[in-house]
Amino acid sequence: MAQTNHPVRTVDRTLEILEIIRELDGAGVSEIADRVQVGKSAVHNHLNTLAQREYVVKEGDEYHIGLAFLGLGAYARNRNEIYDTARPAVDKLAEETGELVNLLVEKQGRGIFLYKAEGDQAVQLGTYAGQRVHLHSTGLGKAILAFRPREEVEAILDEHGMPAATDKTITDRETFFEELDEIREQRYAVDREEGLPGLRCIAVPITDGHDRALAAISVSCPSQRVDDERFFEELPNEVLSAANVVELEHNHS
Amino acid sequence: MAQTNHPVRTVDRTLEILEIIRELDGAGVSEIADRVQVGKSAVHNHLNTLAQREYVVKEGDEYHIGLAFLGLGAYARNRNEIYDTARPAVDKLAEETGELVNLLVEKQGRGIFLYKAEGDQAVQLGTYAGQRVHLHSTGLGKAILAFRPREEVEAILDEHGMPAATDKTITDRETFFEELDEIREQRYAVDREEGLPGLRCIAVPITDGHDRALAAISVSCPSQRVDDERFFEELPNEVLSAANVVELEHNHS
DNA sequence: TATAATGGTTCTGCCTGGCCAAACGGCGTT
DNA sequence: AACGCCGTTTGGCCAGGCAGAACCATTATA
Repeated sequence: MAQTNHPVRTVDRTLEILEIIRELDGAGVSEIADRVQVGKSAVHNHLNTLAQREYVVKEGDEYHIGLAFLGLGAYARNRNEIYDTARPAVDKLAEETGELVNLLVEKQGRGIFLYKAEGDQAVQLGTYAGQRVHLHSTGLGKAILAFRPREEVEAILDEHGMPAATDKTITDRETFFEELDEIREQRYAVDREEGLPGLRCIAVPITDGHDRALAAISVSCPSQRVDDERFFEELPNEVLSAANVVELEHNHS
Repeated sequence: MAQTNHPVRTVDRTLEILEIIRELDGAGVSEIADRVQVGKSAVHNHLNTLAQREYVVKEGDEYHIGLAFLGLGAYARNRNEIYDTARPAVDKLAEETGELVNLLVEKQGRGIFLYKAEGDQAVQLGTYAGQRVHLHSTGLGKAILAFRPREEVEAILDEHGMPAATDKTITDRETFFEELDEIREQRYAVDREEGLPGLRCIAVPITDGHDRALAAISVSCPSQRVDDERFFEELPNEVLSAANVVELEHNHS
């Protein structure tokens, strides 16, 4: 997307305010005004306008994100048909493995978590639905990129770069493409603490009828608790078969 | 909430635009401009500003709600601690009954659906997470209001009125309070096609330690398919015990 | 093909309305 | 009782949002 020529600054400000409120987990007028670099009265007016429609709510002396966004958010998620078909499979996989299972889609060259399910031993990460991540530094992202044409992948890397998330993140382009080749061959990706230290995961793409990835699902587990045999021998098959179910269902209906 | 004195019109316009896009399930600039009563260029600027941050996305020649809202929406939902504790119970209830199960909270005198789960025979309604409804015309709302002080209920009815949703909706205030008395006694509410024609439901409040309702869960089923015995004799107990589990867990942690 | 119609994008200048600063009022603290 | 901190209100200035028209791109019609 090229630069906007005439951005509506007021809208930008509103969005910034909302993001700040979420970051701070609730905030007061002055606090927000400081960060946004606009006067208190302006912030106050924004908040009141949003509050009118319950996009924010005032609780005591601080403002919070309102449930009105749930309508838009849930709607946006449901527009990805993959969500509906994948959800049961993700839940099931979480229950069976006992671990953390995630569903990710690619939008504008970045990954967005659509859904997660936690098994009873699942690690508690800070991941949340709607979170955006780089594709190259997660198993999920690699699984998706492996099933995209090379030029598309190049374009994405050009745009977003390959910043290191941990010291194991692949930051060299050639190495990365070799990795993708391997993923394509075995049809699943392994994330060896490339996204978060101490966390490994197995990710499998969900493709359309033409071997193009639409999304990916993964199982994440702490390197310590899960030994290599379970991780490298058993998990891949479980994730693969879950993804397979989703693919079949998705490409039929 | 009193009227805002200095609403930020630009923000209002943005919100209107977003709501229109959702309503129309995707829309073009001209289409939106018509409805919002502003020029095409203004709408265009708004959309571009939103697109910059992926709050909207352009797909072909129409704009759609973007996944950036999922972050805010999911966050807003998770701020209600009841969501986390109730979700498993709602899922389980849906599976056991095979019907549609909903979770509703009260905000500013109206009901907001937080979550739904569908059993394998569940009716397909247009309800979605984030949807706002009147409290007096749904079983869920009645269940909540029954466990609120009378003056609070009066205030809510004053503010929002008692519009009829179907010909069975209770629109008389005295009758309504009698209904609430009965609900309080049996601890569950029955919705006899008061919210939607042909749809009945059993709703049970989730209360805090002081008998004040925080939320409610319900099972909805078509009047035809489910006979009176199952509906009046069996369902209430199933919903009651599910709600009970949630209450216990919620009031402990 | 030509031509028209439709819808998205760009541009310009007017004037609204969003913002700042300052003042006010409510609360809690010293 | 005076101070300090915050949210809210007010007034006035001028940035910036909007309308309108011109400009493209694409599809429909003949």
